[in-house]
Amino acid sequence: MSLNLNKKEVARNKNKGLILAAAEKLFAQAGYDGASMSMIAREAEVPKANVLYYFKSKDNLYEAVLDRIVGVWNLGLENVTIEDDPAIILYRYIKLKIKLAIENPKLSRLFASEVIRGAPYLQSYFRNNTRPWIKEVTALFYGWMDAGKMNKVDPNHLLFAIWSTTQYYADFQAEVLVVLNKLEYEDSDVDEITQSVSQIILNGVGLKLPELD
Amino acid sequence: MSLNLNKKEVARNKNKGLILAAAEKLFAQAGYDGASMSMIAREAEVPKANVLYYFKSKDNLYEAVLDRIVGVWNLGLENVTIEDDPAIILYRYIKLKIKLAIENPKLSRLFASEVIRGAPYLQSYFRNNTRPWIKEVTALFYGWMDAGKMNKVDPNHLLFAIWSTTQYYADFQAEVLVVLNKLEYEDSDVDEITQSVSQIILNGVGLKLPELD
DNA sequence: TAATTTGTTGACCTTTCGGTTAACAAGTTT
DNA sequence: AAACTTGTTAACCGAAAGGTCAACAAATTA
Repeated sequence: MSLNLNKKEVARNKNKGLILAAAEKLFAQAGYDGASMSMIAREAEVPKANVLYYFKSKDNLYEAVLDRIVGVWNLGLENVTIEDDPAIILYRYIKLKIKLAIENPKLSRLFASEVIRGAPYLQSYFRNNTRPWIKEVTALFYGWMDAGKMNKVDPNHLLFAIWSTTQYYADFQAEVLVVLNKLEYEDSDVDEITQSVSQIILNGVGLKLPELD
Repeated sequence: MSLNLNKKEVARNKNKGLILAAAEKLFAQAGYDGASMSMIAREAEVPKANVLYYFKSKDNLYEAVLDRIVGVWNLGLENVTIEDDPAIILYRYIKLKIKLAIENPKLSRLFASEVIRGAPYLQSYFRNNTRPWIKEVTALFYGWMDAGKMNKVDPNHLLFAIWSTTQYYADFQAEVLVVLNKLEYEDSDVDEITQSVSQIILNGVGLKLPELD
C-alpha cells in the first residue's frame, strides 16, 4: 500500500517527473516569466490541465523545480578537516564548480535568474541551509589561516569569489563565448578555465597551485 | 530649427526621457518578460499608447534602454600604458567596478539578465565593442607580464574574474545579504568588499595591494 | 461487482498581453 | 488664418496568459 507502489502511484511518479523535467528545461531556458504553463505542458507532452492537477499553480511548480536543483548546487567541501591541505581542497572545489557550471549551464542560469529576481523562493533556503553551511566553512578557513597555511582573507568574500568566478562561465556564457570567439566550450577550455581561475584564487590567498590533480 | 528646440522637440525629449527612465526601472526590476508595457506607462505617468508612439514596440524600447546603460558599464582602463603600475591600475579598476555595482545594482542586474537570456541584443555590442577593447587590454596585460611586473595569467580570464567578482555583489545581492545577515550594504561593507576582492585578485596575479588609495 | 477514490482532459473563464486605429489637440510652417 | 505636421489618447483587437470546472476513465477498496 505504500512500499510496493500500485499502478496509480507509478503513473503519478512518472507524470510528475515528466512535468518537472519539462518545467526545469523551460524555466532554465526562458526564466520564470518567459516560460508559460502551456509551453511546459507541450514539452512534457501532457495536457495543460494535467500539469495544474499535479502542481496547483505556476508558483508551486517553479518552487518544486528549484527544490530539485538546489541540492545539486551545494556539493563540495564536505568532510574536510583542518588537517587537509587547503590548496588541494580549494583546487578540487573550484574544479568541481567549473565542471558543474559548464555541464549544466541552464541550471546555473535558472539559479542565477532566481537570485537576480530577489530570490523570492530561495531566500529561506539561503537562511536555513547556506548560512549554517558557510559558518562551518568559515571555521575551517580560519583554522587554516591561524595555522599559517593560507593568507588571511574574509572567508565569506573568498567563497563569493569562488562562486562568482566559476558560475560566470555558465551565466555569462553568451558574453564569454563572443569574447573568446568560440561557438561553444571545448574540453581544453574547461581545463584552461580551471587553471586560470584556480591560479588566481589560490595565489590570491597565498596558496600554490597543486601539481596536476 | 534644429539648434534651438521648439516646443514640440522639448516635449518630445521630455516624454522620451520619462518613458526611458520608467522602462529602465521596470526592466531592471522585473526583467524583459516580467515588465509589461502598461506597467511602464503607468510608471512614466503617460498613456500606454504614448509609449508605443515613441517606441514602436517593446523590443524597440528594451533596446533603447540597453543602449543607454551599456555606455556606463564599460568605463575604466582607458589611457593606461605599460609604464603604469599594474597594482595601482587594477586596484582602481576593481574599486570602480564595485562602486558602480553597488551604486547601480539594478542596472547591473538588467545587464546580467540580458546576458543570461543569451544576450539577444548585446551580442553585437560584445562583438563590436567589448572584443576590440579586450584586445587592447590584453596587449597591456601581456606588456606587464613580459616586463615581469605581474604573473602570467590569461588576460581574458583575469578580466572575467574581475567582472564576475565585482558584479556578484549586485547581481547576487539577495544571496550575499542573507549570508552576511544584513538588510543592505553599508559604506563599511563596500570598503571590505573592495579590500577582499582586490587582495584576492591582485595577489592572484602576483601583485601587492597598494597602500590606501 | 458495486462503491469510491484518483487521474485525465476538453472546454471554458477572466485578465492581461503587445499592439493598432482613428479622432482629435497642439504646434509649426506658409 | 489656412494648411500641414506632429503629438495625444480612449477604445479596441486578437492572442495568450494562468487557472477552473465538470464529465469521464481508470484503478483501488470494500
